[in-house]
Amino acid sequence: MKRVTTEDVAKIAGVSQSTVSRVLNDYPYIKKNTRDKVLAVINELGFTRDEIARSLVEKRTKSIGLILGSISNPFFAETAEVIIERAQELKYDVIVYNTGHKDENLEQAINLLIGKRVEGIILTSVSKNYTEKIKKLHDNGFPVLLYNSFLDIKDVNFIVMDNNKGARLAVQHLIKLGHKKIAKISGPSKYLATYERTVGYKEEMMENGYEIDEGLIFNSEFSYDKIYSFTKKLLKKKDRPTAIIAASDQMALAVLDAASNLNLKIPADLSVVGFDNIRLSANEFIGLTTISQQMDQMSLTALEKLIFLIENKETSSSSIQIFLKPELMVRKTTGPAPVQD
Amino acid sequence: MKRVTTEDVAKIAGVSQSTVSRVLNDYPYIKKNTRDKVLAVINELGFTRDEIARSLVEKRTKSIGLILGSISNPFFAETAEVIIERAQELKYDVIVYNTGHKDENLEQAINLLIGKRVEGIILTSVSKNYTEKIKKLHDNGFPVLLYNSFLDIKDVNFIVMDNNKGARLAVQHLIKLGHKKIAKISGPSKYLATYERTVGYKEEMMENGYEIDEGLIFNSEFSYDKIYSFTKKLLKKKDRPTAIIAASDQMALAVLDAASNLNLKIPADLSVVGFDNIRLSANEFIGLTTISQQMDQMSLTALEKLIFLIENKETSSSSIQIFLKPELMVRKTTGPAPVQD
DNA sequence: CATGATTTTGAATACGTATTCAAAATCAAA
DNA sequence: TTTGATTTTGAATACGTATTCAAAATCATG
Repeated sequence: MKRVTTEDVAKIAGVSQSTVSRVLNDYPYIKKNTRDKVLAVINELGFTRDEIARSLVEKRTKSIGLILGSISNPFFAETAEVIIERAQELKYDVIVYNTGHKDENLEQAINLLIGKRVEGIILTSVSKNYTEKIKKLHDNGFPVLLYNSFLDIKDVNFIVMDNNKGARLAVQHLIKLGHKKIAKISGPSKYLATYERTVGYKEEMMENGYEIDEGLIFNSEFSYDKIYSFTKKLLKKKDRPTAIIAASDQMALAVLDAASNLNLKIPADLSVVGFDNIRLSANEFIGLTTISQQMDQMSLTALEKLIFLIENKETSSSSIQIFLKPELMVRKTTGPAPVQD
Repeated sequence: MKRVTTEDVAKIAGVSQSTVSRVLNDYPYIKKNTRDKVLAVINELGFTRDEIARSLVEKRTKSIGLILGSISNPFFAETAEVIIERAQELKYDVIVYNTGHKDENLEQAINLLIGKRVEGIILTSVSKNYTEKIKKLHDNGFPVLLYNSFLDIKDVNFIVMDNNKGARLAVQHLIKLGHKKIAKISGPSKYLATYERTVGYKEEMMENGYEIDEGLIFNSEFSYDKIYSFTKKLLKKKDRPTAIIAASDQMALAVLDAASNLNLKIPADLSVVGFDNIRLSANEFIGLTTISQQMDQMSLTALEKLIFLIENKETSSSSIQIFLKPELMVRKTTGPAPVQD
C-alpha cells in the first residue's frame, strides 16, 4: 500500500505541491478551477493527509494522553468514555494507558506520551512517589491535569472531590443509623486521597465521640480477590463491624460479594457504603449507597480544562484547581445497625 | 518550553547531529568516550526523542487504533484493559475512540486514525452499513481486525464468538428449566451478531418444538433507560415471558433492574440470561447466568494477532479468522419456570 | 493597451530524526 | 614508519507537509 502524498497529487493534477497543500488548508487565494482539479485527483487517488508530517511542521499533534488506574473499574471506564467522546468532538485524539496501579507503568506511560508529543495529559491515580516527576512536567509548562487525584504541589492543576468531606458524609450517615463498629477499607496508602479519606473518617468518628479502632482501618490494593477474601475474614470475626465504608464502588461490590457468600443480609446484617457513584450503583437491583463524585461533570470539566490549558498555554498562567462537593446517595445497602448479641 | 533537539545536544556535546542520533539508536561504532559525552548532555538537557519526527522517517508510528462501541459497558472496558496493557508491553500505544454505537462516529474515528497513521485498527461493533468501508481498508493491505463483530467480507480478519451457538445454549438451558415463554432482547439490528443470535434462538426453539412468537423478539439500542422502561412494559403484560435472554450482561442488568422495580423475584418469577460474562456477572451478590465469551483470551488474542498482521504485512497473506466457543455459565438468575396462573 | 493593484502559483525551506556515503581517525601488522 | 584494514565521525539527504517569498497571471481602470 504505497502512500499517496501531496506530491503525487500535484503531479497528476499538474500543479505544484504547495498548491495541493493550499487546497487542503482552504487557502483563500485558489482559482476555483485548480481547486476542483486538485480535489478531483485527491478523491480519485484516495489521498489522506499525513498528520504525522503535518504535526512535525505545525508543532501540534492534536492528541492528549489519558492515564488510568484500571479501565475495568467502571469509575475509570465512565470517566474515559466522557473524556474520549468530548475529545473527539474537539478533534483531539486520546492515547490511553492503563497502569494497573503500578508505579512503573505510570512512569513509562508518561515518558511514552511525552515522546509522542501529546499536548497534555490527564492523570488519574498518581501516587505520592511521583510528586517530583509531575512537578517537573508542570514547571516546564507542560499541561498536566490531575483527575481525582491530589498531590501536594503548588500551582499544579487538579480536579478532585473533597475527600475528607466525602468520608465524613459516609460516617455521619452510618452513625445516624446507629452503627458503632464501622470499618474502613481504603485503597493503597500511596495515594493521598486514601490518606485524606482516612483522616476524614477518623475526625468524624472522634467528633461524634467514638474512639478510633485502628483495627477497623485497612489499606488494600484494588484487587477484587484481595478485597473479597479479606472482607470474608473480617466478617467472620466474632466482633465483626456492622458497617463497611469501601474506597470505591467497585470495592464495595466485592464487599457485598463476600457478605453474600457468608449469607449476611444487606442491610439487615451489614451496611455498605461505596465511593464514586458509578452508574451501576443506581441499579435498583443493587442499590448501593455511596458518596457521589459527580463523575460525568468532573470528567467533562477535566477534558475541557486541559484543552483550555493547551490552547492558552502562552497567555494564561493561572492554574486550575477544582474541588467538587461530594454528595451522599442513600440507597439499599445501608440500614439501621443490627442489635448484636 | 522550547523543545530540545538532537541538534542542540550535538552542539553542546561538540559532535554532529548524526552522532547524537547514532547514540540514541545504539549504533555499534561509537567511541565510548563520545557516547558518554552525548549521554551526559542528553541527561543534562532532559532531551527526549521526538517520536513524531522519527515516525516520519521510519514510516512507523508504533501505534494502533481501538474503536469501541461504549467503554462504559464493562464488556468493552475489560477488553480495552487487556488490549492496552498488552500493547504497552509490546511498545505500541493505543488511540481509543468511543462510538456510542453511532455510525457517523465510527466513520470519523476510522478516518482520523488513518490520518494519524496508526498501523492497524481493532474494531468492535461494526454495523453492516460499513461493510464496504472495511473491505476497502482490508483490500488496501491495511491491518484491520474485527473484534466480536462480524461482517460478510471474504478474507477480512476477525475474532468472534459463535453467536448462533451462544444463543442456542441460552435457549437450551431455559427450556430444560421448563420455560416456554422466552423473550429475546437483542441489540440494534444493524449488527450481524444480533441477527445471528436471533437466528440461533429461533432455530433452537423450533427444534424443540416451540413455535416462534415474534412478539417476544425485540431489537433495542444499548441504552440503559430504554431497556429498563421497555422491560418494565413487557413484564407488566398479563402473559409476560418467564425468561429473558438479553444481548449483553449490561443489558441483563437493566432487565434485572426493571424486574426488581416490579418486585419480581429472581429467579422465582423471572429467569434472566446475559451474554459476555463480564467480571461482575460472577459476583455472587449478582450471580448472572450468562453465555461466556472468554473475554480475556479473546482480547489478548485480538491484540497479538493485530500486531502479527502489522509486523508481517509483507510476508504473510493469510487472513485470521477465529471463532471462539461460547460457554454457558449457570448462576443465580435462572431457575425453574414458575407455574403461571 | 498600459498601468498598477490584486489574485494565483511555484520554488525553496523548515520541522526533527535516521541513514547513506565518504572522509577522517585509529589500529594492526609488517 | 608505512600500509591496509577497521573504526568513528560528519555532511547531505529523505520523510510529507506548511509556509514564505517572489514571480507570474489576471483584473480593473483610465
